[in-house]
Amino acid sequence: MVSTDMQNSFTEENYLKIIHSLSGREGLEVSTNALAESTATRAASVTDMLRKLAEKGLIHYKKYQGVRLTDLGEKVAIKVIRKHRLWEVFLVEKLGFGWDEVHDIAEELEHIPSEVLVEKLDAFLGHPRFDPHGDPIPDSKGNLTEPDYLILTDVHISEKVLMMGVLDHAPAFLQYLDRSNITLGCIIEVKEINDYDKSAFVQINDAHTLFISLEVSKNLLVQRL
Amino acid sequence: MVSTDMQNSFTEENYLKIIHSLSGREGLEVSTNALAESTATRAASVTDMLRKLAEKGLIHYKKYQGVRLTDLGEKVAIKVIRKHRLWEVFLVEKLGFGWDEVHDIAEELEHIPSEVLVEKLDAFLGHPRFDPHGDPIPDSKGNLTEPDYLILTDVHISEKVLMMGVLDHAPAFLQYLDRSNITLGCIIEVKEINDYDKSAFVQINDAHTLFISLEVSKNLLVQRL
DNA sequence: ATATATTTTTAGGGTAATCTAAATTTTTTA
DNA sequence: TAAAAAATTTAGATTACCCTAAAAATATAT
Repeated sequence: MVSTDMQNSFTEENYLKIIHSLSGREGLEVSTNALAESTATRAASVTDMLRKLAEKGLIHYKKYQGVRLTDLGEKVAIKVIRKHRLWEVFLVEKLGFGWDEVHDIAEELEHIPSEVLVEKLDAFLGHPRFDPHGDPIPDSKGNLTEPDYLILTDVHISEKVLMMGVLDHAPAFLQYLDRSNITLGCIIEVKEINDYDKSAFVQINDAHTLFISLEVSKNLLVQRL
Repeated sequence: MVSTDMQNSFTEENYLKIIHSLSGREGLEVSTNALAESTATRAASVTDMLRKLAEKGLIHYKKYQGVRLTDLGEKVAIKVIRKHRLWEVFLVEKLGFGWDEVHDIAEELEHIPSEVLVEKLDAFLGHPRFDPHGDPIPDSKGNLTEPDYLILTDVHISEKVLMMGVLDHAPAFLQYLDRSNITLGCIIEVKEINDYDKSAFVQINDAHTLFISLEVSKNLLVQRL
């Protein structure tokens, strides 16, 4: 069994988490530039860090070829994601933060190292399966099963779906959803779709109706009833 | 009004916290060597950091003269202490950690920057006034009033006192107290004191009795009933 | 009061993570 | 497929924090 207990820095953990998220379910190669954008650093800095992560056996890296996580890197990334999402649940459920307010704080809390802390936090929260944005929380063994949500753009007219999550976590978007009474678990019925710009007329919880742009539809994760 | 919102690093915050604790209630000068010992670094490194903290207006520093916190430095230190103690309450009261297990984790959590987080955590915990070791928690305005506890060595024979806190936070000491059923709030009656080594025979909660060494007595904070 | 011991500071470096600018490799396009 | 464009890497610095060794200041002791 390979040890996952080595110490990774705050910065290394962030790279791993971002590589995980950018490489998606299929584990595609992630480019240096994409990482530079996501880490808000310069490509040259990314190259330096990639060499380091490769030396530690956390990524597969060949010059000019992009990177993928190794199994070890994946484990570390998933641990960080688990911590991030559990802390988000804590902040929303226990401390009363809004779902638009918790990202930056969880970004800090996710790097607190204690394993036993994570497990006790998980138990305290009642082993939640999803975070406040609908993202699945990896279990303590590191199993992360992404539910196969639809995007609202894939829903046909007069279908009713359950709102399950968001792709964009930006506060401005989440606040817009709050103002529109679109919350996790609400029922969305697509009443009309405008052919020209794909904006839609939807009904929320069989009650109020509103227009939403394609940009909004693209960022709403839903499930058929 | 002077801003206290500038960003201080993890390391800077630790120095301020340690200076606060070493300079005591009277705000005595703290020596470079004492700081080197408490920060587990070399005296030369301490000198570097002291120059930096002085430039930021956080400490009063004259070469070879030792340091004191400025009002600003005191404010920052007290904020860190507030966070540390609130997180310790959370870890013990909500997550079920023992009082001997929480120090290192709180040492990390205390540097999470959000002010809102601290205030919401404080409210969630019910505005506790003391941490799990009996140390007072500064209020949101930064007022820290150290209660005037006695040390058990100052208690006379046949006096009954209330156990209020510990001076030594070492896990080994706290575990010894657990095994001896000495907990915050228990009643301690001094039955006998050995003239030679000042070890004492005490009764806990009017129930079981035990011998404790001077070393133990020196680290128990108590209050007359 | 002067020599000795201790404490503290300075000088000169090292590492992690970042940067800019230049060089190199890969990709795209004509 | 060769030239141009884009992406990536290398080279050389910078900042924060830490180090060792040596110098300087202060404290102690005879």
